[in-house]
Amino acid sequence: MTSSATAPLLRRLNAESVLGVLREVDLIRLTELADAAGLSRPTVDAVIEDLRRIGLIDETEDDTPGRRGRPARLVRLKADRGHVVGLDIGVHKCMVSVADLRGTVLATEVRPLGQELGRRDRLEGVRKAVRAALKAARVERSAVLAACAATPGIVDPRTGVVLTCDVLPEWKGLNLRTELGRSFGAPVLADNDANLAVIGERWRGVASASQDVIYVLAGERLGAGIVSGGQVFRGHDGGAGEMAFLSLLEHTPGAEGIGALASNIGKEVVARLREHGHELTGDAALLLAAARDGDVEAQQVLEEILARMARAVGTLALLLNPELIVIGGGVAAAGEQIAEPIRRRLPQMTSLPPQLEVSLLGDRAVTVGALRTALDTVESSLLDNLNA
Amino acid sequence: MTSSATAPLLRRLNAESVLGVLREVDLIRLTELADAAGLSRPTVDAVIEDLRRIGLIDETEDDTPGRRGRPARLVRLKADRGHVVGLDIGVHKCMVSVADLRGTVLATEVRPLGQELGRRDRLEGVRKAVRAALKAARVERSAVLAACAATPGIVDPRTGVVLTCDVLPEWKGLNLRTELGRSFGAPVLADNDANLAVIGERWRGVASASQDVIYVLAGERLGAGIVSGGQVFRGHDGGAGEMAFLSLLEHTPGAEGIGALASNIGKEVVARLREHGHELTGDAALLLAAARDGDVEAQQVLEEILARMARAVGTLALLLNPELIVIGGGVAAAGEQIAEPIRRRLPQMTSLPPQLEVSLLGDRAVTVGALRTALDTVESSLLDNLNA
DNA sequence: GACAATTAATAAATGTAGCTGAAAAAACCG
DNA sequence: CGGTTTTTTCAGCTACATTTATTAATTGTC
Repeated sequence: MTSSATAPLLRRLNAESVLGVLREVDLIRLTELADAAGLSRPTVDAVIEDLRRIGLIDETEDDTPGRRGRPARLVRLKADRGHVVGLDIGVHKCMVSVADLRGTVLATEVRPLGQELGRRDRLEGVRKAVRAALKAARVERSAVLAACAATPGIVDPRTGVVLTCDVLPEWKGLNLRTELGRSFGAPVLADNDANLAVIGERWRGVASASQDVIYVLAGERLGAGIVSGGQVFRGHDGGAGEMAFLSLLEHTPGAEGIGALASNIGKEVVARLREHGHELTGDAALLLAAARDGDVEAQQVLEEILARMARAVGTLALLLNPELIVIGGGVAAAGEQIAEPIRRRLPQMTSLPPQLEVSLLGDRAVTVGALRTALDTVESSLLDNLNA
Repeated sequence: MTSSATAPLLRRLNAESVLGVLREVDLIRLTELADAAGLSRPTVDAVIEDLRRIGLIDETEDDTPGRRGRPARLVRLKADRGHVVGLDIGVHKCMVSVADLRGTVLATEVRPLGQELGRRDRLEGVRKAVRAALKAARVERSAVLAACAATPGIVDPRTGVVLTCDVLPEWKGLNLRTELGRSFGAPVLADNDANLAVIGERWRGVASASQDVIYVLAGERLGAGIVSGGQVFRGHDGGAGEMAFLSLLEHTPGAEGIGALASNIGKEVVARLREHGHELTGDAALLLAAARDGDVEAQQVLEEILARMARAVGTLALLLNPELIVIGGGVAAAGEQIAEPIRRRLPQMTSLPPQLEVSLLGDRAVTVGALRTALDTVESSLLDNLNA
């Protein structure tokens, strides 16, 4: 067994950078590709030949009128060489997206799930959503090269086992990899939803420029996905970013997410609003709407809730010193109504306040991150077979 | 300009792994070296020749009696090819260590510094300590290949500028790199003290096996050095791990470190103890001694202080999910008297409680980490010149 | 329509670096 | 002194990437 760096490693590295360019563009001339990847022309030729052999390359000829000289070969990533599936398994619903190898989403299926569903029924719902999404995208099950599933709670990313999960019944101990593996003939990954959301938001969202980001997933629960130096911070068992600690801060056990806070602190106000005919689904959404409409009591309760949230966000900012904090999850739809009151309070809590933005992807951040993660493993395993 | 992976990269990588082995052993036969590094024999030969050319290798012959066969060439890292300096600039003192290229400490100089010293006087004290340490180690200034300085507060590791520092007067805005650069003809690095302490403890301390560690530097101040996946987590401006957030948790602004807590919460007890002839320097040390001697009031105050500290440590554990937390700094001398009460409380605060250990290196952790950091840059820049 | 200009692809030469396997070297042993 | 053992050294091969030169395929112009 040798751990040594041998020549094939070079080819592998250069293939990775070529692929990195191909992912971001469509058709490209080989010469441009060489410039973009920082490689010599012959090297790019060789890499393209490797990639073509494993079916990743579509090739045409340049027929742009008015171009003189020998017509260039044009290459593009053969996006339909295979597909990936991203899953977001939540309390009230699950969302499944199917994408091609460039990450273009072909179909998304959202399926409501009862909050109290047990393991078997919830998994059954997830599998149905997968079937529907694949059908809508016209993708055969056998064309799926990898899948990645998000779930609340702590997930061991090595094994795919849910170590702890308070919000989904009978969920603790579940091995998502093997359980969903039977739905696909391909590797299934699993990770915490906030971790995947931050990956998604960095890939195609508001955090693309930043190497040090925290994504705060604020819904019924509160969770954080932490990225430092471009790497996801998972902790030893995958438990980093769990924010049950708000209860430590506020001495109000159990009242963690903004939804829960709305139901607790705003109990009376919510009840009064409901009596007067407001019919929005969530307590938090109800409060937000009433506050926007000028209801003073609702505004006061909201201020209190946001002050608590700001303290949680401030603690993260102080302790981890990110460049950017992204607010996502259910409340992201409220936009600046949520962001501004938190942003305003940050300078009181840390000497180096980060930027604070609302998620661009909204509730799609999690599945987008799951797709990116699945794509990473697909590319990695395809490149492993370069010289086999 | 090419960003491509070319052949010299392989040599560089293999040289790094050979050097990694050489650092940990003394004399070694080339054959053993090849096995340990996972490289073929001829490759090791070539790498050793490269390293010999830049002066990193001492060579002798194997004259072990009773060994048959052709006598082996024995190589060792030429530790006195150059030296590094590690500095720990603190409130009450500064500590300067000089080490050779293997990291063997040749001399350590501790110099008391007045708490109220301004920038100029403090730097002057540091420079004097450096001179004394170099003299004691019999190392010429010109033989120093790199130095690394630790300071409380937030340091931008790219520039070496102290961005914030509450405890050292006139310290904010100081550029440690240029300021100390004049004392050496070599690159000077700077970082936060807790960050360097965790590096030290992972190199030669109690955390050597762990990839996910938090070092809690508990003295007058409280600071944390965070390592995830073997990498130091610094945050965007180097401010990660600042724990002024205890004031957020406890609503007692300013009372952050264990020393400060002892002076505040334990004010009356400390005063009584001082009257009765106890003469230990720090308030915390006094309390600890009295508690150990059976003073009930001291024990009660200590319990309260440790409960607060446990809550801070618990927050870190919950949020970052480390494998191991190391308690270091001034209070580490108290050992289990400190560790046990904190360890006992952890399971109440997180579902995945980490191990908790007391620092093995004590107050040397910071300088040891600074030495390791300086060594890293020395090795890196020497290897850059492999084929120049 | 021939020829120059342009652009891209291909081929050859050069250099680095890794590995395997065989041969040579330098000891010890009987 | 020859045999054994262990290590070193050398030769041959493969894999990559780079630079330079050559060839190919167009377009535009005189």
